[in-house]
Parts: sequence; C-alpha cells; structure tokens
Amino acid sequence: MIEEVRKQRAKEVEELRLLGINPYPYRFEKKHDTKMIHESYDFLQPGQVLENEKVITAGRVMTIRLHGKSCFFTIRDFNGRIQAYIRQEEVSEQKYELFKKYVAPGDFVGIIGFPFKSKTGELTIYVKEFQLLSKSRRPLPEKWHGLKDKEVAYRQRYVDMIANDSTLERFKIRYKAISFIREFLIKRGFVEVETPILNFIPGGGAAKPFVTKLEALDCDMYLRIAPELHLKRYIVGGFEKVFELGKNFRNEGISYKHSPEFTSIEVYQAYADYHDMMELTETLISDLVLHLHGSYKVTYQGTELDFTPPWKRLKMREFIKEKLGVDILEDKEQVLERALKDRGVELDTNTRARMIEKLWDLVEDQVIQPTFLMDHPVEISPLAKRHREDPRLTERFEPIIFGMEMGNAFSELNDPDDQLERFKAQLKLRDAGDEEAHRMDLDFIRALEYGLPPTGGLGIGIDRLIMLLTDSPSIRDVIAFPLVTQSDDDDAFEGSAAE
RNA sequence: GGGCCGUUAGCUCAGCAGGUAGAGCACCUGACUCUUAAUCAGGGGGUCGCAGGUUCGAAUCCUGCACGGCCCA
Repeated sequence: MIEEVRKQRAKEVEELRLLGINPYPYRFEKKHDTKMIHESYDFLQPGQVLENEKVITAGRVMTIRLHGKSCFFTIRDFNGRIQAYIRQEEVSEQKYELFKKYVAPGDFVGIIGFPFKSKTGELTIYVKEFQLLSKSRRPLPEKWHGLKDKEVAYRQRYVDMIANDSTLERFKIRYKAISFIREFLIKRGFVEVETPILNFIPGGGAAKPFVTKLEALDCDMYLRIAPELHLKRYIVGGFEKVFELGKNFRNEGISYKHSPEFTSIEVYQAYADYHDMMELTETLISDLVLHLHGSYKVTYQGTELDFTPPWKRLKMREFIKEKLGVDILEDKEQVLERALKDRGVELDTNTRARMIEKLWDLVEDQVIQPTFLMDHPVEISPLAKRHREDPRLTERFEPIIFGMEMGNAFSELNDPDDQLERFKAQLKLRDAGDEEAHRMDLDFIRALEYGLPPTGGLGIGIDRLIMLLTDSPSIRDVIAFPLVTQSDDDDAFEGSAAE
C-alpha cells in the first residue's frame, strides 16, 4: 500500500534530521546540465576516465542499481538523463551507507564527480561527493511502462511528466513554439499588448461566455471569448501592429478539439488586408514547422501534412457546391435545409447563417492539407469587411488543417454603418434563439466612428496548432492542466491533513 | 444529452462458464565493486470504483451512480 511507502519515507526523513542532515536543503550550485555533460564527454571511449575534469550536476534519481559496495544510478533533469556511479572506497564507508540507506528513486540529488565511460560504453559521472536535495515521499509509477492511466495523467500532470519523458518533451515543444511565434512577430515589428479578460460585453466571436460576478459593482461580468474588439481599439488609438497571446473562455462542449479554456493568438496590422494575413499565416506556421521539425512536413496521426508554402486556397461557396451540390449564395433556404435534412442534420435554429455553418461542417473533414478556406458569406462573418468583388461575401479566411479550423482572419470591417447593421442582424439571430450570435457593442461602433484604418486581423488557435506539431490526438494532451471534473480525491488527503 | 468500452496492489496488467485474489516493477530485509528493465534469496502490501440486487456463496451475473476513454449530437 502507498501508506507503507509514505511512512517509510517519513521515517527516513526523521532519521536524517537526527543525523543533522536536512532532507530539504536550500540550494545547490548546479553547474552542468545533462545535455552539456553529454555534449562535452560523449566522445570518450569505453573504459576511458577523465579524472581531472569536474562535473557538478543535479536532478531526480530515476533508477538505482545497487551492487553491494558500489552502485549505479540514473538522474534526470530538464534536458535528459545521465548515469552516475558511486563507490564505497571513493566516498568513505559512512557516506556510502548514507547513500545506500537514504537515497531512493524519486529523490533529488546533487552530485560532484568526474566523467568516464563504462565498459559497456555509457557515459557516467564517477561520484566524489553527493548531496540529498529533496526527499520524495511517494512511489513513482512503473519505470518500464510509465504512467498509462489518462485520468491520472490529466489530474496529476506532474506525475505524467516525471514518468513519461514524451510528456515532458511535448510541453517543451509547446513552449518552444509559443516563444518562436512571439519572436517572429516581434521581429516583424508587432507589439505585444494586453486586453481585459473580464468583459461587460463578450465579443469578437460566436460563443457562449462564462458569467462571473463583480462584487464591487454588484453586476455580472463575462470572461472574454476573444480579444478581437479590444485589439482593434488599439489600432483606432494609434498602434499599427499588435498581437496578444492568451487565454479565451467559451462555455461550450468539451471534445478532442474543444477546451472551455484555450490559448489563442490574435494579430492586427494596420493598412493590411486579408491577403497580407494569409501571407503572414503561411509564413509563420510553415517557418515554425521548419524550426521544430527541420522540414515542412509533419506526420499527424499517420497522415503526412505538407506545410510548404503556398498553401491551397479554397472558396467556401465553390467547395460546398462541389461537394454537396448546393449554392450557399443563390439557393433558397428551403434548398439548403433539404440538403441538411437529407444528410441527417438537425437544425437548432432555423436561420440561414446556421444552415451555412452546418453545411460547412459536413465537408470540413475533407480538407486535410493546410488550406485557406476563403470568402465566407456575410451572414456568418459579422466582423469581416465585405468582399471587394461581391458584397454578399466577406474578405475572410480560415486556415483548415486535418479537418480542424486552426484560426480565423479578415480584412477587418471598419465601416461603422455596416458594422452597426451587422450587429443588428446578429441581434435578430439571438432573438431567433441563437445563443452564440454576436452581441451589440456600441462602444466598439463609436471607436469605428473615430476611424479604424484599413486593417488585417488574424487569430490562431494555439492548442490545435500544438496538437499538429506534437502528433497529439486530443487537445487535452497539449494543455498541461486540462479541465477535469472534480472528484473526491481520497489519495490526496489520506494521512496528510490528519497527521 | 445518447451509444459503446473501461475502473483489480503505488504503477503496468492477469484472474470472469460464481467457490473467498495473482504476476512483474516499486517497497522492506539480506547477498553482491562496471550495472543499465542488474541479478539472487526472503517478506509486507488489496473494503477487486461506489451503492443496491440475485445467490448458500459475487472481483466474476443484474440494476443504478461516479469517474475516465472513444464515437455521435
């Protein structure tokens, strides 16, 4: 039982204190990480020893192989693993006994020693001194199979990261990607800005918001569903290139590609249109893929995705017509509804906008390779500028990859009269029962009346992008601490608070 | 919200024509000075997800619930 291990470890901690050894000391001057050590000494030949080199490193003990008066153990740090070797005759009998008795898998230790390569050719640190840095009190998951239980992996991600190197690696890639995106945009002259998460009017997208309460003013507020409308206010105010990377909240279903709390990046550029945004998207993502994989090609769930620019362009109207035989611009609503009913799709609200969205949903999974889905009808694009060639359409695109919407972009609507009309049309959809329809935001109209320059805007769903980059089948695999329902967590409290 | 599958030791998993629970790793004790899933000997550890029901008897069959996974809405 786990209590047995915890009691044993607690006993060891007490014994260490009696010996005058702090099981939780304050610091250790770590000089070398495992990667540096490998880079410096992997050249050694089996049996070769560099007695005059000094290596000072630290990490978590993962495995111990004890052989009486000597012992091999492996430590892991953020960058990898390194084997260490400790011998009674080197560190003194007293110190060796201390190691044998009180250092266990899971503990953090600091070691000082010199590098050598074992007979079997593994680079190893010959320990001259060691220091216990933190005692672990719980048993680690199995060293060979790792942790497979997804529930534990989601609820106790730290255990998942300890037990599965691939998990740690996945999150390293996530943050490497995010940092690349920031640098890319900053190099292009964009300024990283912030907008409110607490909103009186949740805008910038079609979604149900989370409601919360502002005690000070005794009123309801909403968590943002998108930063879009505030970012455009920056452009009105005089910023010309801005972006914001952060969390959005949507009170909707949870699925392999939906999380109620997700990360997006939104980018706005004055004097640009959606063609410029397409170039930006294509370059940003393909450069990112190249940066991480050394190639424009990525295998996702067994399918090769080719990010080599330029990506395919697909017009929404033409694609739906080709696949389903209906014209989302010309056909009457009865025709669109018939097409949906024939394919077993039920409509929750009977609006033309909803029909078009549902028709697209039917064909979305046929788009696998990186593609720009372009020129959406005006009914489903309340914040996008009308198409310069056809006012029934907008200058909008969504990057679609592996059947997933990876983002959304437009030539931003900057005509205040048209924006007001669009908001009014959205209110009608709300009245028709569409809870996701956009709300009226009169301050945003006022901002547009002061003047928004021609602007291109782009949003990208970061989590979905990371899914593709890490070959993860579910959005939960790329969110370190995903939403899980609360449970009576006996294991966490048992013994801890009571004792 | 609906359907299917799952939940047994800390971890990975066996056990299921109903007869009182097992392995490997981990843990504890001992042996062992180049191992690497180290090895060898011994030992401890389980309200078999929860609650009911059927039965002389339930990890095993039935019902409900919780949590998780996958698919659909």
